[in-house]
Amino acid sequence: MLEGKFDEASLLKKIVDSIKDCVKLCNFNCTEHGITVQAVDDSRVLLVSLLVGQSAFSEYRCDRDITLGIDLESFSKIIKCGNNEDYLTLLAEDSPDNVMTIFEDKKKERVSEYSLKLMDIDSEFLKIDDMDYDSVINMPSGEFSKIVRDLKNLSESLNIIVTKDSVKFSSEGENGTGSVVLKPYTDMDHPEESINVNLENPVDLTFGLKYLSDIIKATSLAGTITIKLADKTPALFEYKLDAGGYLRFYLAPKFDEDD
Amino acid sequence: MLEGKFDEASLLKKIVDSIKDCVKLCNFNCTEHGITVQAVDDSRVLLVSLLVGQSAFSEYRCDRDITLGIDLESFSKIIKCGNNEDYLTLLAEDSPDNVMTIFEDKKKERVSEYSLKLMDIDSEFLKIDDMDYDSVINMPSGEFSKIVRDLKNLSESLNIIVTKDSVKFSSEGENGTGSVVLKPYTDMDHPEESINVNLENPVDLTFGLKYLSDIIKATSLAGTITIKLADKTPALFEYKLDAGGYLRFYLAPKFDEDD
DNA sequence: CGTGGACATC
DNA sequence: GATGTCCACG
Repeated sequence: MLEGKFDEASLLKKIVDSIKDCVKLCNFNCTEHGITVQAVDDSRVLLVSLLVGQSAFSEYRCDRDITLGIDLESFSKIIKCGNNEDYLTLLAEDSPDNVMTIFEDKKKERVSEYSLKLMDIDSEFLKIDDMDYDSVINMPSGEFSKIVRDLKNLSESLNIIVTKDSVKFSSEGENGTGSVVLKPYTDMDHPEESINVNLENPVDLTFGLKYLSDIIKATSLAGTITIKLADKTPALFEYKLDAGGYLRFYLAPKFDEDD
Repeated sequence: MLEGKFDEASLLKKIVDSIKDCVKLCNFNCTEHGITVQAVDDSRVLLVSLLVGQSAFSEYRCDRDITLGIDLESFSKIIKCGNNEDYLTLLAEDSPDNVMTIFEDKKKERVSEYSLKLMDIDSEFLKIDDMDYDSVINMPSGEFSKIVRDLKNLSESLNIIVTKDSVKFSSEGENGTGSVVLKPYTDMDHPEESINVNLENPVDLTFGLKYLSDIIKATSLAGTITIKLADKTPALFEYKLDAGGYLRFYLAPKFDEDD
């Protein structure tokens, strides 16, 4: 039996909204440690990996592993039925046909329950190894979001060049080119505003802006994004959940024609 | 001669917007006590009953009874020509071909006049008797609106069960089910947030969400909705106008096949 | 944070 | 034309 209670429905809402535009169906794998999701986007390019740790719940209990095959669009509609600050509880039996979502108003005695029919969803669970990256960037998630939104107007690709003392995002299109250069910067008063670059080796990589646009939908989940880059390796874009857990996106860079 | 002046054009705008989606044509019956409208929606299922009391006007005069046959879509377009906070005056002769709508800006000396051609509209005026209901619910109109919008995602019918200490709204569809349970609740500081249930007899009734969706368009007219229910009897959904009057909707419950 | 209006989309 | 989403306001 699974019983997971969020102190604020808005957390689950943000999580689901962050991935539902690129993943339609996915399995929620519930274990005693929390809930994980692994899925590829519909074009099978972007890999999404979510962990909602046990600590992100105000109450959590999962006696044995349970898989919930969820249609995220329907689930999203259900989540919108609660208010952001309601308690939200997920309930499922050990071999469930349905998952129950329960909202409780913190003041009034209002309780809403929604049952969602589950689906059988095929999916291999990939073991993703921790690895060493050439460059690791930490920056405000909103700033990364704006860069992606701005440069998307110019072309379909975003080039990221990390050197010892700067990160350059740039895009070249028919109508013009654009670039944003960031220097590492530490804001004592507002640490979340800091830009941190950890450089093992310089990198020069290009990504599809279509996928980056999906990634930045998670911006509201965390004030900071961590971008880990290495040559010819899927990049990792990570949003850490304050309450415990993460939403990670893996995206392979575009390769030059001669590779 | 009719001369009715609203202190705020927005009041008439809200009223017309509240009913124009389900009623295309209707008679405005003007008497010395104010203006009443009675109409059925286009599918002849929902009965709409409006009273704009004399007190809702800042100035009101109606020497003898006048009937204004109005096309609400055209009228709505005219009303949108004023600003919300303008004075709005309705003018009509005793046997009018037209009704005049006059907007006056409160500060500027701007006056706009629009004349709308009237129509001959057949309609029996039903005498609706006050009656005793089994259950009477008072709740925030916005909360009722949200319940209808949320449960409409699931199916076409809304079931309402009122018992001694709770009101349960529920809906069952193919992809899942949903329910909202409210307990009576008194908010001293914000009385409009209170939920009040007056129970003579428990009820268990089902309504078409299509019609309820039309009803909740009146939400902005009043902070509170009163729902009066009785077995095998049209339910009454009432929005009271602060300034005096009401907008009432009568909707018959769905009957079980075996009735 | 919730509400209402405006805009863009289907 | 109607709906859903976004943004600004209270």
